[in-house]
Amino acid sequence: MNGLSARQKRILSLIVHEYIFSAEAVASKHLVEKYRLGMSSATVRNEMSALTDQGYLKQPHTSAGRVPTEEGYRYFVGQLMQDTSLPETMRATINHQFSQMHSDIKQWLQLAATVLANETHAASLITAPQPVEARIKHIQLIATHGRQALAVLVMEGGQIHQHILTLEEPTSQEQLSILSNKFSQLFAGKNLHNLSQYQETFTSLESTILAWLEDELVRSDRLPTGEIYMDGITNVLAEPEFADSEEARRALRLLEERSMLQDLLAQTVLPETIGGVQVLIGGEGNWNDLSQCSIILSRYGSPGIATGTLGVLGPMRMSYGRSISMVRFLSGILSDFVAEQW
Amino acid sequence: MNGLSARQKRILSLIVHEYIFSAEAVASKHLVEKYRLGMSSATVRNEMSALTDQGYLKQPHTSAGRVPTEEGYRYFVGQLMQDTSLPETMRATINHQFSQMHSDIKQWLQLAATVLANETHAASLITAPQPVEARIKHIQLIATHGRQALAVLVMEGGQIHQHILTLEEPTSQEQLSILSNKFSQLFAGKNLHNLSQYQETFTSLESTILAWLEDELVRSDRLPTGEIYMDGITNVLAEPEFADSEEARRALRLLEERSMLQDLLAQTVLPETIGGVQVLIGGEGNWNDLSQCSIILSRYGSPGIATGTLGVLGPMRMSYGRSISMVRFLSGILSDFVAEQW
DNA sequence: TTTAGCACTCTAAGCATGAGAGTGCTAAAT
DNA sequence: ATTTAGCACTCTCATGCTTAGAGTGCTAAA
Repeated sequence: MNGLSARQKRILSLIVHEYIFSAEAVASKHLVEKYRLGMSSATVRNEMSALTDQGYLKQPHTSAGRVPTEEGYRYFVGQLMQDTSLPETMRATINHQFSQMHSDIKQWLQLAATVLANETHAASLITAPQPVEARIKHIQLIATHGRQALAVLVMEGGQIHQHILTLEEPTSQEQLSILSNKFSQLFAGKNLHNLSQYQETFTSLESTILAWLEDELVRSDRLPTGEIYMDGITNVLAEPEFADSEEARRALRLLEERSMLQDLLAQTVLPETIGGVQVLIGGEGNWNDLSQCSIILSRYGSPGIATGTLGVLGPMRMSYGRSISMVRFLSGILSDFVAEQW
Repeated sequence: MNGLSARQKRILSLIVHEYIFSAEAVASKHLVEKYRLGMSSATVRNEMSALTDQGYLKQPHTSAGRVPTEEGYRYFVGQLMQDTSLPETMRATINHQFSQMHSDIKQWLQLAATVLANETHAASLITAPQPVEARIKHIQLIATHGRQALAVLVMEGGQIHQHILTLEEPTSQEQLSILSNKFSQLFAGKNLHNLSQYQETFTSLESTILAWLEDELVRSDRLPTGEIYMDGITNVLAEPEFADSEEARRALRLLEERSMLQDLLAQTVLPETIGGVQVLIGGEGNWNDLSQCSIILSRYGSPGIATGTLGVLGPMRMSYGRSISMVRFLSGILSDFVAEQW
């Protein structure tokens, strides 16, 4: 039952804001006074109670104020937050900084990392743009059992990707072989990023395969193998939720363990649109170490040519509006750079 | 009065070891039992008392064991520590890791950072080798007042270095001008690292200038402008002295603030010998943020061609023997790489 | 010179206490 | 049917007290 009343939305939003601001559980009375809500604290308390029942708020202990849950943050980010764009003066300042730079990708990435970290008060992370070089050499489909088929994708570089597909209906090996040939001829040597442009002319069986193909290609060029630029690690340490350095350690491990980072970037289905920003709140159940953190990610670059990822890592109690616009803005700047210089 | 008796040295050494191992103040009784010293705890207490008077030990509070002071660590590193070399198997393992690598400097540096961090359980830091390109364009000496003269060094790139020299005797501007010309002609276009090879033929006045020149040149190519490779930041967070993340933050700031790092590398007079290892204990009075840390540094590369710096940052309670040999060993590996590949 | 023995000091942990913060609930007010 | 005032209830946090234990420093004997 997701029907939050307008007032509940307002209160949830204020609580998120206030908690992000103060890092302390927010009390009904405090809210009424600070924001001059035209109602009594008891009313607010009732609403808070409802929001707690719905899983958007929680209490650290019985006699404390409320704190947003992960769900609360998600609702806030997804439904309540208005898309704050950066003030023009800030855009100008940042653009100016980049314009005063040599056209050296390393320097741009470093500057971007620094700006991102400073403006979001979080840790920033940028992977250098990776040229997309994966070209398809051959595609082979093998019937295995019932509606299952093994799809093998051989790349020109020799890498192999394979995947079990579940087809809509049982299909014979002959049919699959024909399909294999068709796909191989169609895509051999291609380095495709928007395979879906062919979509319409395909049967649904073909589309299934196509979807997988696309997935693999996107995935393969998402793994960062090159340099990673970071800044603002100490920003994270300054946050009260990381006063215990053990907690901080868990969060920062992401930035040091490449395998973990690869995992994250690989499993995170980033929207293909360059510039699309993705928000991961509280590890999303998959990453225990990140249970206190949020991550905001975006790809940048030119699709099919070279792309990289940039993002920030901060406490869950992070200023989402600002961080998201910042990530989006810098993603744009770096994309422009790649488009021009590549 | 630095005359420590052999027994005092032994005890100091054991205390340092034990404290590094346990991170807890070490008690006289504990020492006697664990190391089967053939004496009573009272005797050890007396010696400890003496060592405390001399400034090598301190007590966190009246009824606690002893902990080494910064002086204590220095004495240990300088006088007591035997130069532990790495076990042959470890050298082999590490060499093997590098040998399996492409001859790509970036990958080597990254690997070196990782190995260094893992083996020392501290944060590692490596600056990419910087080609030494500073060439002298012009040298000008200007008499100012009494025995003072202002020396200005103009580099081909346009950078200017200046310094007030104190000469052994008052010298007229004419003489200085003559000298200026001589030096300018002698060194113009040169990119000198071992100016002292000319030493013998010079007067002492000239030598003074020469010494400064050398200093500037060495200093100028010590500033890291290129990439910096790090690893093991979370190792530092695992140490109990950094359980309070504020303390950790102070330490790690060094790794993020380039200006601070430049400061450190510039002010630290590194021995010219490549491979020489320098140990900074507790910030040495100059860096407050590092008051809980120690740093072990070494330059690597080919003098006059390209050099970089590598080091580890850890708690003062760090395993010096191991860290120093590790730094020295990796310094050697990277130096060999630079010598071969440059 | 070393050591046994003991008094002394300081920390860390446990426990009780009280103030304060904030809620939940009930009954009255709108 | 909401909203609100009022109050009881709960939980935390800070404070102070007490005790056990660790480790030293000192003294006097070996």
